[in-house]
Amino acid sequence: MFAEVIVDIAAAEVDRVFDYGCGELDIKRGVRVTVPFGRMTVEGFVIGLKEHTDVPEGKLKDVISVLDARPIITEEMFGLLDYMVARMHLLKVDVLRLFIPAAMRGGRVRELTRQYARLSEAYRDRDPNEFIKKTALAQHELFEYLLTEKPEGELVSELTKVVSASALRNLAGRGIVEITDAEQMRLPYADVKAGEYVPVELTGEQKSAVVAITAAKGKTFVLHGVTGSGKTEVYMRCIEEALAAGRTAIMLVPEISLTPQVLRSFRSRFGDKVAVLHSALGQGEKFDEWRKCLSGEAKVVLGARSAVFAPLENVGIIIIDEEHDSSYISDRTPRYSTAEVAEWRIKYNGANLVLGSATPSVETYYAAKTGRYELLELTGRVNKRPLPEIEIVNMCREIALGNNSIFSAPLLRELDACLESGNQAMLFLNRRGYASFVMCRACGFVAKCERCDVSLVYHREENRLKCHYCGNMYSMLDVCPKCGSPFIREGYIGTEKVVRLLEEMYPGVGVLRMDNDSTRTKGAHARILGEFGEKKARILVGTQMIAKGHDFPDVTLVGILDADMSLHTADYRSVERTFQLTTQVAGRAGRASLPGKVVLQTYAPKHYVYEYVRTGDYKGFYEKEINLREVTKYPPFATIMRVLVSGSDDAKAGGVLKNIYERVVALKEKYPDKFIYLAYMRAPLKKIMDEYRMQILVRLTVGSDEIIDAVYGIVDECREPKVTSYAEINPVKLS
DNA sequence: AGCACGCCGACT
DNA sequence: GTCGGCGTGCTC
Repeated sequence: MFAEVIVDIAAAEVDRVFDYGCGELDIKRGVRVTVPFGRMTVEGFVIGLKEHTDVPEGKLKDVISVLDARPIITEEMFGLLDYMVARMHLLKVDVLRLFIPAAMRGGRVRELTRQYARLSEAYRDRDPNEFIKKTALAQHELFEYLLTEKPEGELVSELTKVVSASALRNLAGRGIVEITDAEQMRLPYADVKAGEYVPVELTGEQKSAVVAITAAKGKTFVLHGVTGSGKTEVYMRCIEEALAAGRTAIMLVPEISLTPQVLRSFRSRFGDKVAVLHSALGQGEKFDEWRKCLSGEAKVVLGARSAVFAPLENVGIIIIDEEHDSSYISDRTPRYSTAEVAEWRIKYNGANLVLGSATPSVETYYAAKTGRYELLELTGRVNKRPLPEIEIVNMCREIALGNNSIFSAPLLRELDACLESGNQAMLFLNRRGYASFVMCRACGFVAKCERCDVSLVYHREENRLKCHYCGNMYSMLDVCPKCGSPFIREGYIGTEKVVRLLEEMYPGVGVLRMDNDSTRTKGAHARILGEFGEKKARILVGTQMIAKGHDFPDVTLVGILDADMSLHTADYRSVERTFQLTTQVAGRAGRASLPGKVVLQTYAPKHYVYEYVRTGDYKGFYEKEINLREVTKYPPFATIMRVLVSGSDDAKAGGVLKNIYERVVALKEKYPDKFIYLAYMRAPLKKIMDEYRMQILVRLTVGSDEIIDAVYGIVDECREPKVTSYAEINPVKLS
């Protein structure tokens, strides 16, 4: 027998099948093996077995060892592998790595075994006085404890906390107590206890959504409903139905910090059938949760993006909550879209996919409107609470009135009122740090990163300048390095400065900050949210992190300090992103019995997006946006392809770019009707980490798969050493 | 990705 | 004379 092996080395040159002899080893498709490779020994994935090989005798080597007792890649995942390699142009090894916990590679994680103690059968029903001396009180106590309290046995480490360790050693040595090794599963979120499950009555809309989803097979649904419309209840009923039919379920959330609150209700419904999978778990925890899926012990998986690869058999439903969220698209290699993977899996299993959102992405909603997906709407709010009132504040007018601070008069008025009445406020600003840049007033010099083409951000806590791309730190300037002037001006205000300003204005109310900087350490996320929830602070300042699904019943005011930030990014999704982000942030106001108020500050109050945000009119926004996309020929009416070329040698990278470009031009001449747009240019971020970046932008008519494949091929053929290049479809960000 | 082979510049 | 730079090529 010969094994077809993909070696665990992430390089295009070796991302192909290598044949190995099996020797006497029992090798199955889907296990990992170690193999000799060149002069080294590497791990590899067995993706097939065969009776015959074309590899000449002299070259062929044998598998050294088998790493898994049973296959860890299921037949379904092999199908998905082929699909992802073909459709997303990924390396096989990169896809295979997605399928297993990272720590399994290189044997960095293994089963946890613990010692258990229990009374031996032979002694269980006997009088302990027959074999334990009257004076050995600790031994009597231990015997009694195991007999009455722990008839099934107990962990040795737990047991020695309550009884004498030497007594245990004595009884174990005489065979009265048996000590056995047993595997112990590591359980993440052990402190998240199941709440009481109180069944609730579904509304008519919820009921028909559940019925439609449950009755379907291989279908994708868009569940559109505002915050509080009861989407979660629909998800849970659908999962219940899937389980009742003997199938399994995957539920994805956009943000890891949202898992505890969802897990609580999942555990109360589905008990220990739930597994959690996301990148923030410990290596051992992740390994154990993943194995629970593979073994069939877990039936429901809750997790972030990567959980879409959970090795469950017979998946009946996949749910992607907050479907529009950008975290569902992987932004580094291997680049994949979670929804695309989920769609493949539900087609394979004859299952269903639910894409839920209050603000579905324009492309998703279009697919629902045109019949490719099925649209389900939840129009009512379950608790009948009105949406918060949204006030649009014209910041240009504030400046004209002499107020050039970041807080408008209406916002301060509302903030005063909110704090006065004992409630809480959330302020949103999508810019971290203290000041976005520092600039010399005399000559206009702006401090920039040496390795990247971006200005440095001032962080006051560290009194340093930070590059947000490479993380490099620089000391703060006293004088301008160019002209020596001591007059340095600070640029746009960031979260750090907002906190300081608020602390000065409202001493003693408590201001918390939640952004990438303040949540770097493990558990910081939960700590900040916990403190705010306990009202230890009355104001929470944060970046988009605070926008996602955290409910605080006493928040009556939400301030959006600079709504335009996402509006000014130069890509076709900027308006859509602004609508989604501001709507989502606004939804944090007035969750419980208290009415909410939102103050949205903008320098473009006339922009149509804010009127739709104010009235909560998703459909109006969608109609406007979809017309724009159709006229301007952007997705879903076109496919965007971007080829990014980068390298430390500007000229060399430029040469590669030119080569690719010329061949794409030739392709365009051959298929002119497929191309809407083609151009090359430097990337908006010209340099990151000393690597010069340039790109080719292509827009193709829908259904140009063969052109996409051809461009992928061109990129591969134009590879040169020291220059990296890749192509991506409908990129999320174009920086 | 590694690791060796192989052909041109400054040193014990 | 040799040590060592990293360009090129191969791995079943």
